[in-house]
Amino acid sequence: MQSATEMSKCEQCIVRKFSSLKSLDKSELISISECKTSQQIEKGSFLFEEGDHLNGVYCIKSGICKLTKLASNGKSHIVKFIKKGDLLGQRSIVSDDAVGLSATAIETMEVCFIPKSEILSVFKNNANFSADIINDICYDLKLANEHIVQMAQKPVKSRFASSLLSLYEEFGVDKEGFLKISLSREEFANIVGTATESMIRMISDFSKKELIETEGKKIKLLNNVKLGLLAEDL
Amino acid sequence: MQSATEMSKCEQCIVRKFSSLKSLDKSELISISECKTSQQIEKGSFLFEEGDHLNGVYCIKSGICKLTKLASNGKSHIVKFIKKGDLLGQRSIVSDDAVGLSATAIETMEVCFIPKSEILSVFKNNANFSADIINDICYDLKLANEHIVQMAQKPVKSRFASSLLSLYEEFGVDKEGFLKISLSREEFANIVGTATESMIRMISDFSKKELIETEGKKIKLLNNVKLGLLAEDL
DNA sequence: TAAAAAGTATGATATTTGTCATTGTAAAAT
DNA sequence: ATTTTACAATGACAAATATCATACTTTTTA
Repeated sequence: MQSATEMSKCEQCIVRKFSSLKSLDKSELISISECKTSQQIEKGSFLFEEGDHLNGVYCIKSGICKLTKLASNGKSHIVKFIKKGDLLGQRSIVSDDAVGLSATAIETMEVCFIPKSEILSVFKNNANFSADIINDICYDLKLANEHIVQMAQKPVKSRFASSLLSLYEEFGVDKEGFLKISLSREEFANIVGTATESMIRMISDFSKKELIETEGKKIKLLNNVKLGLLAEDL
Repeated sequence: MQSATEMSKCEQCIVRKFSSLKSLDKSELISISECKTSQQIEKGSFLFEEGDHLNGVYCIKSGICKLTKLASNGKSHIVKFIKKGDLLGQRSIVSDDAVGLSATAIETMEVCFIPKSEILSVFKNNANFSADIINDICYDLKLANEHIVQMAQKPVKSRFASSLLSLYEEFGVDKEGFLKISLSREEFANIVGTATESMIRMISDFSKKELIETEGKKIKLLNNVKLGLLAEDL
């Protein structure tokens, strides 16, 4: 539970600016404020795991997590990243099914949890909110379909180039121009769907070709145009 | 427009039994009946194409279509099949964005088109309907995520075995045990994400190993257990 | 019904990608 | 401070998959 001062903060919360929660009115926000709980998730720990039953929706106030799925052969795949301003677990509003993905913090996160009962009553009374939720999920589905095609039809090099550009778009760069999100070679391999060794070689190769520059785990994109061409596999 | 006798048929229509439309009440169905239009789509022609703006939802009364996406390198990928009882174009209810996929009939289809305005008013007044729509889309998203992981992490053989089993589940078999849906080698290649020649070789190989039996385009699964193991890439 | 077109099959070969073994290197724990 | 432990790099090789050329079949079209 929250203190009274904290409770009132939903109205100003960053998450509202980006997510479907922008469609909520004052009274809806207040009732959500009163039943939400906050928690901090340390880097490396799970927000939830594949097979868990969620009973509400998470709002991400800060930090980043990866959504992963375990393949039957034991390999883990990174499907998507979730960051500040995103909602997570929308399906639990209308379904009691287990979640299909695990959410692991790759930077310490602050999240709020809004119980299903609360969000469901808003959902039923506010058609704009439900329309926004649908629109978000449809957009995710559209991206997922593009993702499928990319995985199925493009070689590993293209997929890596494309991932780099997406991370650039989604997370931006620091003062020195390095991607703000920093991942291990294994994590990159798990985004692209290749062996870790292949990813290591590809990173060396991209560096030699001056497409990127590395400093430990940090990566700077040097030629977005060429990376774009590579991503399209022309 | 429809004749009066045809108009009344929404209530008994097959699509209602399977889709989100099951949540509609009598008066909602009647008003939909009054504004829907029917059309027949010949095998091989488009219901819509990538980039089109839909202005409503399609109900599939009969036939099958494939949803495809063109990759930037010119290859086309089959993302999903749509059959009797399915809805298509749900996103257009809440968004004016262009569709991301093309829908091509692979068996002549009978479809009804319900204009956006009509379905939107139902959507706003019937929370069960909107919940059902969300649930459907979330389920599609879940499948799409599994699909991504499969494409990224599994070899072509596994993907093919898995596709065969999915088609078996989704469409069933005829009296002689052949899959009811029949596709060209190229189409199979475009499901799995491989070259047509590779698909042809793989089909020969699966036949030799008595996993399947072919007769022209028709395919019969002979050993679902082994196919399942292959699909899991163990 | 002949000719054209589309679909299927197969070999030879090149390219891509994965696996296994080994070494180096940086980070974390004691 | 040093010993583990995780991560990164590289070589050698094997396996998977794509490409190109060609031939054969079936279906469509004229």
